[in-house]
Amino acid sequence: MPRRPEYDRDDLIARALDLFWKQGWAGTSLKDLEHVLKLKPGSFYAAFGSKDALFALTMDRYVQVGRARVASMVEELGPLKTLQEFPLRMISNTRAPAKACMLAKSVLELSGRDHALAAVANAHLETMEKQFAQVFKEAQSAGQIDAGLNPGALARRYQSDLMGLRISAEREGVDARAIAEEISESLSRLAPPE
Amino acid sequence: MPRRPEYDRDDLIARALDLFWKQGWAGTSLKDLEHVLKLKPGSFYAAFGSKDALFALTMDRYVQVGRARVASMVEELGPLKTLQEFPLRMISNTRAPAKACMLAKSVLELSGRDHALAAVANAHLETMEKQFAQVFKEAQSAGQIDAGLNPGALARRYQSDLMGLRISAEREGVDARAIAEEISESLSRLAPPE
DNA sequence: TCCTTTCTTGAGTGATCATTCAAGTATATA
DNA sequence: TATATACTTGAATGATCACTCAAGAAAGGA
Repeated sequence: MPRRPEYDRDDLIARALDLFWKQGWAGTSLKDLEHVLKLKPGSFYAAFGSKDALFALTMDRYVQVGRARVASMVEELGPLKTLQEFPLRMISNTRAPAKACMLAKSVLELSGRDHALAAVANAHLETMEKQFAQVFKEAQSAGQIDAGLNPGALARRYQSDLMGLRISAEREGVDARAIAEEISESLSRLAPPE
Repeated sequence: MPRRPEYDRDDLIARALDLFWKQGWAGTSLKDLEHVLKLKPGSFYAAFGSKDALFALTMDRYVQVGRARVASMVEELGPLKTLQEFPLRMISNTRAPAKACMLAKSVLELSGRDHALAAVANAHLETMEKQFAQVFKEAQSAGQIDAGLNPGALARRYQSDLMGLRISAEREGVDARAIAEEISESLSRLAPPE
């Protein structure tokens, strides 16, 4: 029987995610990856096939972690408080390699080059938007948000605001917290009429 | 006396802007530029010095054009209507090479690489934000917006919303017009109390 | 007409890009 | 212990990267 690999594949993907998230697709060279993953080219290609394939895996992981975070927040705080807290946590997460959304960065970088991975990033954003729509729906069921509003439209706007916020947070000298609080506050105004 | 160049420098910068805006900094090679500008390497470097120097010039032009557009809209529509119309015009401008803001794209692409031009893009965004703050101020003077609000804070939020909108517009399958209209509507709610 | 000045041309620079592959190494089973 | 089966190594691939530079061409002033 064969020799087993010396690495933990999930851990490699996690480390690659940090690199891609921070530096982008073009900005991350195979040399960078080899250095951070401590893999020689042969091992790298045996494990992942190509740089693009690994990039796709890191996006998968990014979405998976993001969805889990939202889900656990809903469990902890309930739907409305989750939506209100999420922007604030997002920009104050010092462990993340960047403030901006990796999927948004990827769409911007790759769609202009007509790269196939742009569509993948876009599909992931749709998945996240659907999760937000579900949370809005739950907030409506719980009587926290006016049931007359369209949860899909609310999620679309919410995600757009979030992307703007996170780009602002990536910039120097912008008070992103103030923006996050405004987004949070505007959700309070969606309460059902008494 | 010397021979004169065969090109119109401003026109070259405008064409380079379209390329950089669409494809980004790393995504635009010198070969791309030579092809679009119809310049051989020698002429290119004689004219602009480096790829980065030309990129900086295109950002200058981008800001200059953007500021002029806002100014002429204020003259045409007045301050409040300008702020309300601007998002809609932004995403329906079919002549632009991309929906997303070039400066936002540049900040995202370059700040992760610690490239000096990231700070330049950021400074340009600050300039645009100040112009928006000025328009908000004028809307307040005209009695269109509650004078008790902070124009700087309004501009900060407005720009953040605009960046989110324009990323959404860059994506496939997102109804950006609906988002633009919501941004526009939310400005109506800033009217002074009667 | 000649000369000075600048522009244009395009081959060539070394560096880096993603990727390949042959050779060597370790491990679990037979 | 022998063998089959991976995994690891690292030099090498051709392509492309931003950029340089020497040589030729054009145009105005003397």
